[in-house]
Amino acid sequence: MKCDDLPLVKWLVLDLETTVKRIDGRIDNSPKNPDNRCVASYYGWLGPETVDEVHKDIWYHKELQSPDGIDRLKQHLAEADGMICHNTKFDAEWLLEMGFELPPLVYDTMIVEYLLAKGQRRLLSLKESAIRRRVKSLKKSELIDDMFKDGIDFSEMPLDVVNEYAEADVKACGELYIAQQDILAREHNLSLKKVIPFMNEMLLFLCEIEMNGVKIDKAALAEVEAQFAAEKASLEIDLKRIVEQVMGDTPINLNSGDDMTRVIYSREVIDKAIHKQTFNIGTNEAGKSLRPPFEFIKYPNKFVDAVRTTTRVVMKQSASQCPDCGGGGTIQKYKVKTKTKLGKKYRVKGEPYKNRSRCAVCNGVGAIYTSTGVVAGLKMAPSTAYDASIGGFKSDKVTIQRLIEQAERKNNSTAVEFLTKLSRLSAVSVYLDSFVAGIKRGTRASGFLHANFNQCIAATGRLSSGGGMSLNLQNQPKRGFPVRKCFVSRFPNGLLLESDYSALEFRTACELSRDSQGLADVLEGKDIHRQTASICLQKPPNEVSKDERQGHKWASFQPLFGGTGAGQPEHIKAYFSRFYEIYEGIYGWHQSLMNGTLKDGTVTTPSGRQYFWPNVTRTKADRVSNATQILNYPVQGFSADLVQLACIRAFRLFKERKLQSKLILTVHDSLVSDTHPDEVDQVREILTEAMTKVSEESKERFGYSLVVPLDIEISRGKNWLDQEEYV
DNA sequence: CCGTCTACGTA
DNA sequence: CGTACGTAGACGGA
Repeated sequence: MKCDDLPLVKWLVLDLETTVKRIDGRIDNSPKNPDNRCVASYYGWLGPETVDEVHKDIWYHKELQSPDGIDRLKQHLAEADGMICHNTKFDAEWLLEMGFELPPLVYDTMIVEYLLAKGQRRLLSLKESAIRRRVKSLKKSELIDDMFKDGIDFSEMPLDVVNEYAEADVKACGELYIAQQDILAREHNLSLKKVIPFMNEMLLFLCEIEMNGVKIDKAALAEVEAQFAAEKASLEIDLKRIVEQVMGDTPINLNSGDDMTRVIYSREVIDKAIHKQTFNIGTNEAGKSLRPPFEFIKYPNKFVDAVRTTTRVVMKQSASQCPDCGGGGTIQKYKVKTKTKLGKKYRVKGEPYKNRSRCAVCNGVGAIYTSTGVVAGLKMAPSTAYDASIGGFKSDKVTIQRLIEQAERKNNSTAVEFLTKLSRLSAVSVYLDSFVAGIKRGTRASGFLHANFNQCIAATGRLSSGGGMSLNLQNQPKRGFPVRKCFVSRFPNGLLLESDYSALEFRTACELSRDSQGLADVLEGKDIHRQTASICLQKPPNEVSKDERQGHKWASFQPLFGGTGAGQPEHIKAYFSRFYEIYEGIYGWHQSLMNGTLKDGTVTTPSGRQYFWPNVTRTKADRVSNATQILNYPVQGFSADLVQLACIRAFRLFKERKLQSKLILTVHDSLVSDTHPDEVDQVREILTEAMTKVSEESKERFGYSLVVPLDIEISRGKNWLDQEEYV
C-alpha cells in the first residue's frame, strides 16, 4: 500500500493514554475531570507504509513519572502539517487542555470509517476498523480489555504492556490511514473526499464547544428539582389512593407497564410469549418496531377476540398474612444429618442454613391474596392493535389522551383523574431521573457542564449528544421547561443567544429537488402548515383556525419523510397526493432517488456524503424497499451539513474578532452562544452572517451553491428558558 | 449482569 | 400507522 499525498503532507500519528475515573458505573476519561491525567503520549511520523519510529513520553504512571518529552512533542506538533488519530476529538481536547498547539490539519481515521460505512451501522473502534482494513500492526489485547474491565486504568497497568500496545496502536492508526486512502481513491468513493476535511474541521468546532461548556446555575437546578420532587410525591399519593380504591390490596408499581395494564385496562397478560407473538410486538434487526398483524387492523373484532385470548380480567384482592412465614416472606430451613442407631440410619434435623429460604406458600411476598370476585381497575378498552405492548397495553401519553376522551364519555371521573396524573407522573419522573439527574451528574465542581457530541453515530450525518459523564443536550424539553433556567451565561449580565434556521428541512428538500413551487413558497414566505390544514379540511387558507393549523402541522412533513399516509383517514390521504401535485419537483426527485438506489443502492448529497442500502427492490409501482429512509436521509443529512458548515463559519468569525463570547451548543438546526454583554450585537451579526450565507461555504467546499435562501430567527435571554425574540 | 421493551424528550 | 437520536426503569433469562 502506498500513500499519494505523503510528499505533500507531513503527518504526525498520535495516541494519548489517560487515566479513567469510574463514577456510578460510568467511565469518565475527560480532561475536564481535575483528577484525570494524561498517562503517556505515543507518536511518530507517517512513512510510506507505517509509522517506523514511535516516540513515547511517560508522564504519569505508577512505575514512572517524568516531565520529559513535553518539548519534543511540542516540536513535533509544530513541525507537522497534520495530525492523525483514531477518535481525534479525544486526543485533540487533551492536547489543548494541556496547552499544546495543534497542527494546521487534523485527520480522524474514525470519521473516515464512518463515512465509508455510508449510513450502515458498523463498529468503528480502532480495533474493528483495523480488522476490517486488514491492518498488520494491530495487536488485540484481551489482557488490556480485562484489566480495563476490572477498573485498572493505563496509569496502573504494567508499563511494558501499555507501551507495547500503544505503540502498536499508533502504527495501526497510521496503516489504517494509508489503507483508507486506497479505498477513497476508488471512483465510487471520490465524492467522500470533500466531506472528510469538512468533518475534520467540524471536529475542532466540537472540541471548542465541549471545552467551553455550559454554565449551570446549581441553586436554580436544586430549586427546580425540589419542585418536581414535590409534584411527583403528590402525584404518587393521589395515584396510590385510586389504586387502592380500584385494585384492593393488590400491590401495584406505578412505573410498571404490567401493573398499569392491570389498573387501566383491568386485564393482565396470561403468557407474555404468546401475547408478544399474537400482536407481533418487538423490534426487527434494525431496531424498528414491528407492526401488528394486518387482520387486527382490518377486522377490529378479531383484535377484541385476540385480547380475550391472551389476557384475562383481574379481580380486586384482599390480602392476609401468610400463615407459613408469618408475613416475613422467608422460612428457616435446616440441614439434614444422618445418625446410626442399632445399625439403622436415621435422618435428623441438623444445623440451620445460613440464609433463610423464600417462603414457597406466598412466594416471598409475606401475604396471601384472595380474589374478592369484583373486577378490578378502571375497565378501559384498548382501541386498536397498535395499543398492544409487551406487558399488556400501552400507557404512553398519546394512548392515555385517547383513553381520557373515552373516560370522559363514560363520565368516569376516577379514570380521568388517574390517567391525567399517571401521564404527568411519567413525564415528571423522566424530568427528574434523566434531565435533572443528568445535569447534576455532568456539572463539574467548576460549575460548567461539558457536553459530548458524536459525529459518527447517526446514520444520516447528524450529530448526536450524550454519553459518559455528560447527558443528551439535544433533547431538553422546550416550551417553558423550568430546567432550562439552570443553563445560564458565564458572564455577569451575559446572555444566551440562540439562532435557529427557519423550516430548514422543508427548504433543504426544496433545494435538493429544485422544486420551483417550493422555492416560490419560501420566497413568498408561505405558511406551509396553514396550506396543509387548508387542503386536509377542504377550506380556504384564511378560514383555517390556529388550532386547525397546529393540528395538521405533523402532516406537512410526512411526504418529505417518505410517509404514504397509509392507515390515515381519506382526507389526510388526499393531502399526500395533493402534496405531490403541488410540489411536483419533489415528486420527481423522490422518484429519481428510488430509481437510483435500484441501480446502485446509493444516494449522494451535494456535500459528497453517501448513503448505501444493499438489495433495494421494487415493492409497488412507485415505491421501493427502504423508501422512507432513502427519501429522508439526504434531507436530514444535507441540512445537518448546512448547520455544521454554519458552525465552522461562526467559530472562524468568533476567532477572527477575538470575541470573549463563546459558542457552546448546537441542536440540529440551531447554534447557541454564551454572549458577553458588550458583544451582543456583534454576536447577532456573526451568527446571521455565518448561518444565512452558508451557501458561500458550501460552494467553496462542495462546489455547490444553494438556490433556496436560508433564514434564521434569533432569541436571547439571561438563561435558556427566558428567551425573547431578538430582531 | 445484559438485552429488550416502553416511556420520556428533541429536530 | 415519517426519520434520526439518548436515557432510565421494568422485566426476564442467563
